[in-house]
Amino acid sequence: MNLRGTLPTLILEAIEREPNHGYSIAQRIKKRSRGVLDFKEGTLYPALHKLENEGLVTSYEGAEKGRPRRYYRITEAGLAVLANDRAEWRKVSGAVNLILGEA
Amino acid sequence: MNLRGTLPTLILEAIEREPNHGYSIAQRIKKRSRGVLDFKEGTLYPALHKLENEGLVTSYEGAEKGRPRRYYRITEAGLAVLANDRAEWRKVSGAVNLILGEA
DNA sequence: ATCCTATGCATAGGAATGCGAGGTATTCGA
DNA sequence: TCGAATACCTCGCATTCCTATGCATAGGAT
Repeated sequence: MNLRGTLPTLILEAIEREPNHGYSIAQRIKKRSRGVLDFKEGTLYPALHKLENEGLVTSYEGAEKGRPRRYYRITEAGLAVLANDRAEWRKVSGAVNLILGEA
Repeated sequence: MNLRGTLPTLILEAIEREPNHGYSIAQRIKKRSRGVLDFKEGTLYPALHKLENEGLVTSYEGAEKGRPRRYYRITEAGLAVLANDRAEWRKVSGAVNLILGEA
């Protein structure tokens, strides 16, 4: 199960400190959420393309050994959006908690 | 702003103790979330109809003074789904918090 | 050697969710 | 008397996500 709308934020968080490539970003989200969050490839790649299109990330071809990978790096604009998204998440999830009980 | 997917749960919560009608349910969600959550009518009414269709709520015409209102009452099945949804919300929002920082 | 699994990227089709805009009608206070 | 709040409804659109599918490489098991 996934929370709709949180994926872009989770992607930005995954490359906040250093660039990473799609497949690894998905693994990271799954592991860090202890298996709860599990976005599929058909969701992840379009989301990455959209973020790039919006200028929140840039990408480059990782010429590593053999298999080609596309690495994504967060931009200044992306960092700003991430900060904003974090605040937004706290606000909205807090609001749901107000109603569903348990703070 | 709203969290996609949480509306059915919030509706069920709003009629957990006593029946209520659509317009009032929307007001209640907005007030209890301190204005953060604000689902529109074009979202709310179809959601109510869907819940009824699924047997999670039943409805009846409130023959109150003048204006006709449709009241919704939660069913046994609805109560079970609500309990499940609450647990699901805690699990998934907790997972997002694990990643976005702050527990 | 061959095959399965994991890695790695991508697109297409469809379902679900929510919003805005539009429509109808009543009630109540300024 | 007239506008705002109440109260219900539907349609079209955008966004988000999933499933399925396709392609290709690498590494381990048989």
